[in-house]
Amino acid sequence: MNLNDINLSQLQADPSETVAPIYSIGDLAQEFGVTTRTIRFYEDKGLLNPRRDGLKRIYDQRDRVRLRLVLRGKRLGFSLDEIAGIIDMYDTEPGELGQLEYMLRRLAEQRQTLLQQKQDLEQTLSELDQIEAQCLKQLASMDERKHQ
Amino acid sequence: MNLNDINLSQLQADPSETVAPIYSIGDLAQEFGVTTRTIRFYEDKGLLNPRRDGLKRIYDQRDRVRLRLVLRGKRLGFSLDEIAGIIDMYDTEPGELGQLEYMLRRLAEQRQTLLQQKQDLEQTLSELDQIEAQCLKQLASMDERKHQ
DNA sequence: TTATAACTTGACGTTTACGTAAACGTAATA
DNA sequence: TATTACGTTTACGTAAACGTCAAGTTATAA
Repeated sequence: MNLNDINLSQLQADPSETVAPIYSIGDLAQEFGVTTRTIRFYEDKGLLNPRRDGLKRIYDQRDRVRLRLVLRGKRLGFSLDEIAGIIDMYDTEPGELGQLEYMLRRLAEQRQTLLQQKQDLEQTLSELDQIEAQCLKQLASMDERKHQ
Repeated sequence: MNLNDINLSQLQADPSETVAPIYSIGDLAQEFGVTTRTIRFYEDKGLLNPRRDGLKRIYDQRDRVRLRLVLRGKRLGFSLDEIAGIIDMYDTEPGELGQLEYMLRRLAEQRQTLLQQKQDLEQTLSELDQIEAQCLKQLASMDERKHQ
């Protein structure tokens, strides 16, 4: 089932080398709770680039990390295009000076977005606290009347 | 232009009462940087409920706050449906006990989502820091070579 | 050998969140 | 009075992010 098992059952030339874990599309889908359609879609969008065994997609550790990044980006509400841009920063080796400066600008922008989100988040959390407090107060007063 | 101005220019019966500020759809659109189309769309979705002067929509302070909440929800990546659910909690007067318990459950769920987001956020921020450090290091080494 | 499970590539369908255009009403201004 | 600005409804268009068949391949289990 798991491609990893197949790999392990094959004879290794050098037993000192640990087998690099690999995954089928179904493995990843199950692990991350998404459909295979979703994973293929991400590939279409250039977010994933698994190698192939014939037609079959083979995912390694790096692909797995990328998928994790994509899903984290989604939880933060970013579009796949934005996520692509962010992931780009993770593994671009910036050679020239222009590239470097460009990346630093983008990093700053991204940070700004995230800090804004953090502020929104904390405000919302504190409002939830207030609402909850109201609810509990209400509950308490109902309880009181019951015991009268 | 601003409906508020019109209101102010009208004679007040009781000058001790401050005029409740009201806004046209254009006012809000400009203030929050969205199109009027967007605001009408939010109304279609039940997120806003301005009163009318004939056909024209009249927004008061409460509508304005709601719009602010909607936009904050969007920045956090929630769908309009989710946002509707959240805003519901803000202004529902929970009468019965069942309602209260239901709300407390929903509050807990919402908090969980937000806390997960917060974790994602902080992880991403710290990774951005690492990437930036790499960039700066790279920049420094380039600078060094220049000065050799 | 047949059936089952897991994979593949299309390709069309669906929902969300608006954009855009048409066609019209109203009110202040030149 | 004509223009301009701002508003209205109705309705079709669209990009994003998949869901959902269909139709075929490959490998293992019965």
